[in-house]
Amino acid sequence: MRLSQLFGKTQREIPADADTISHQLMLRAGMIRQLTAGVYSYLPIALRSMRKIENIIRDEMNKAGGQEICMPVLQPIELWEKSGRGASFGKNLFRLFDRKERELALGPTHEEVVTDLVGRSVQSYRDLPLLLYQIQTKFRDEPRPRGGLVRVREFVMKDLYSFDTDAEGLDISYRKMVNAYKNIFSRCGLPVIMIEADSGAIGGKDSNEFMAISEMGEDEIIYCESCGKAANAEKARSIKAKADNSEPRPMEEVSTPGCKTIDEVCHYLKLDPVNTIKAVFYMADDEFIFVCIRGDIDVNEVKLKNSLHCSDLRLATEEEVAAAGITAGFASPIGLKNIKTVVDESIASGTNFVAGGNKYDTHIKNVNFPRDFKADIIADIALAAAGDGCIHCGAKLLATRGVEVGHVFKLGTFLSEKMGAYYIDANGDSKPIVMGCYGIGIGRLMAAAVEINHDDKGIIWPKNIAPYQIYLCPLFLENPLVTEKAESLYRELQEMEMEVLYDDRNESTGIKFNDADLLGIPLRITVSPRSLEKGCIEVKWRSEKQSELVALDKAIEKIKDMITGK
RNA sequence: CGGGGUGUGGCGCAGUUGGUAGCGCGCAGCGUUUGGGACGCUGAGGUCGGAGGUUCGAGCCCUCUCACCCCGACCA
Repeated sequence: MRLSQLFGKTQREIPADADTISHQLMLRAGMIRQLTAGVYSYLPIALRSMRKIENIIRDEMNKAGGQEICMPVLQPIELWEKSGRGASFGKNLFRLFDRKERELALGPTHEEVVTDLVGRSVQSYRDLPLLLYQIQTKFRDEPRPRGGLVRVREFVMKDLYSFDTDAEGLDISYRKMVNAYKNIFSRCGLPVIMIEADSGAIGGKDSNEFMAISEMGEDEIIYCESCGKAANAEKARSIKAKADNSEPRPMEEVSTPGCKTIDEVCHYLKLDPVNTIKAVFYMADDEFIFVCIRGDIDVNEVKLKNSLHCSDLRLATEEEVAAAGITAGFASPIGLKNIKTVVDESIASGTNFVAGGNKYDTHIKNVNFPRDFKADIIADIALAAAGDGCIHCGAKLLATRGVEVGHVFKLGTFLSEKMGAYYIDANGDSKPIVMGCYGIGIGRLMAAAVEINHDDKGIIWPKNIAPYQIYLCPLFLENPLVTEKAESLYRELQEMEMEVLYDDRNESTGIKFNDADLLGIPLRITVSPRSLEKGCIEVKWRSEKQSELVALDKAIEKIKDMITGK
């Protein structure tokens, strides 16, 4: 490709509304253009990289036994009503009406369609297992798109669905996918870690995310350096500091004037937060929920939501708290009536806590569970934090951030039962197909790769997903020798099917080198009068500082070796 | 949905007490240049996000509205 003809100019200025590195670099490199919030056009450079990624994914999916299909983006709303997930997707589902006023959705994912499809065609256990995938555009009306391609409303995703006769079969499919995913990310030059993840309200047992470690990532990862276990903070469990565990003593009211927060109470009574009970109030599908957790621990709302089996969870407003008859700042679980109470396990494992007195300026000492108050639900709803103990090996946990580039789920039979996807087993019995689903966001993967592989000059593409392999950069084009040599190199490299971006623009050296660095093509070849005088050209890896002189007659061979060998 | 911010040429920005819309980059032409975003001259390009209002006069003041960005909420 001749750079003079490439659609998508580089630009020097950083666009004002991009503040993640990958977004800035992709805009400056002329790769993407935003149309509206969370919706982008992909220009040739970006598309080439995405096609590379897609083809790596295709290759690994096919190797794992996947068959590629293509399913509709436009989906009848009935399908979503049938699965019951229209409600749980809620406003994230793009909805529209056709001319007959029939309601449709733009697919945010394809479990419904694929389950319907497979349910209609699979009849026997002999038809299973089955691995079907597609690389298709998804639509999700995200409340807040952000970070360039990191979170968007229209995006291309590879989604594979596995169909097995039983849980053992699902385990095998799942392992195949995990293995394929590891290969994919490794081939894309993107270091990822696989972590335990929450499967959401609908998922089955197991779920893992593949995270690219990056400060701009949206997810917090809690991990253990000593045993290597890692989990999304939404899911992570940890060993918390020990609370008092002495013999329960009788309750005792104490005056705590103006002490509304745990910090104030602890300071006033000279206590450690570990020995206090914190009350937090939520609305779960419009039901008021009283949550008790130790003063030193934060509530993990995902865990709480899972333990309540609700679809909507949010903090209660001050008005709602007051309406429930609770004295804010001095709330007490003792003597609660007709309010659903969730107690964190941390409360059950300690004694003699300080809790609110349910009247102003009063707390109660020596509160013990379940002696003094009851719980409707006792569960682990604690947010794991850096510094906690690892539940596997006891070492101190660490925290970092990551971009979720892949997610695998064991769905089980929930959807197949809802959608009527059954098969006949060897005994002639009808059984629901056991499902799994496995996704990779293409654009997000590319953004993560840029985020992780760059320097202050620009992108440094991993070789396998680079839009081009070679940046052919002649200097002083008015010199006929330079032009002649560059043109012949371009021709020869193309004949060898090398991917060459040829900077045939009559620009100054600075512009050309800076664009080469910005675009981040792995190998730069410089043709200039200075090196031609020595009978040489220069080659330089984007990832390295030093260039190397290569004799003209050895050039093609050397370039070929560099591209294929390294 | 809550909080914060920004809308002026393709990009980045300035625009004073209300008085003929400017700068840098980029773009087009000509010339000089060229080993890390060169220089001179000439030129094109703007319903100042939109609507309403105040005023002799609004980019600037008032009201409403829309869009985009960031934090949070949300998020298979």
